[in-house]
Amino acid sequence: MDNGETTPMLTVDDVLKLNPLLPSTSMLPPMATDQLGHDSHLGSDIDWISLLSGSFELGDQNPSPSKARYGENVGTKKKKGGRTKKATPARIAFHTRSADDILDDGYRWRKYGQKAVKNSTHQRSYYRCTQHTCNVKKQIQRLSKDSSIVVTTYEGIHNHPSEKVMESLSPLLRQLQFLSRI
DNA sequence: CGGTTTTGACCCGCGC
DNA sequence: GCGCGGGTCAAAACCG
Repeated sequence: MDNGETTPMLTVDDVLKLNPLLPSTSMLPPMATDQLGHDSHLGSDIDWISLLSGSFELGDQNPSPSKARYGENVGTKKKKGGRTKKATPARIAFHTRSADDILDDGYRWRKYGQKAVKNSTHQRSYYRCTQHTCNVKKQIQRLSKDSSIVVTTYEGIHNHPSEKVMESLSPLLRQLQFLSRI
């Protein structure tokens, strides 16, 4: 919450440029775009996006297999006395206006937790990408004041395309392969 | 029957 | 050192 920090504001286009694996606005759920009457310049349901932190490093997610438990934590974290940067993965927050908590962003998510946060009447849900090779996480919570607003925070970058993207892209890819053979 | 959600317990960092 | 707040685990329930 707060957000009083110096978080640079980005447009959707900026974020997409940074992260080509994110779903483009064109594949946002039509339902969401429909029920969003007002005219955001993109016509999507995204109110704003903010880059919370981040070193965008593709393909460098925590290689931690399944053995990474809490104590050992992710990546490299040993001492804290110094200025260990903690290698914070990229974090992006979306404010969306939707009646549905989960917006279909093309990826499949598995819920792994839910917690009540202080100063909020609603709970926060924690999701993880179902792809084993990809440990992108996201958390979702509604604003306590305006429960029609859903805050979705992505952490990390997918190291694989979503099934939906591939599905819509496969005809194109096939054609590309065919043409390249000529 | 396999994958997902639910839910309480557990763990960890941080402030006091 | 302790307690609180927040993030995660994991087992059982749930669902197609």
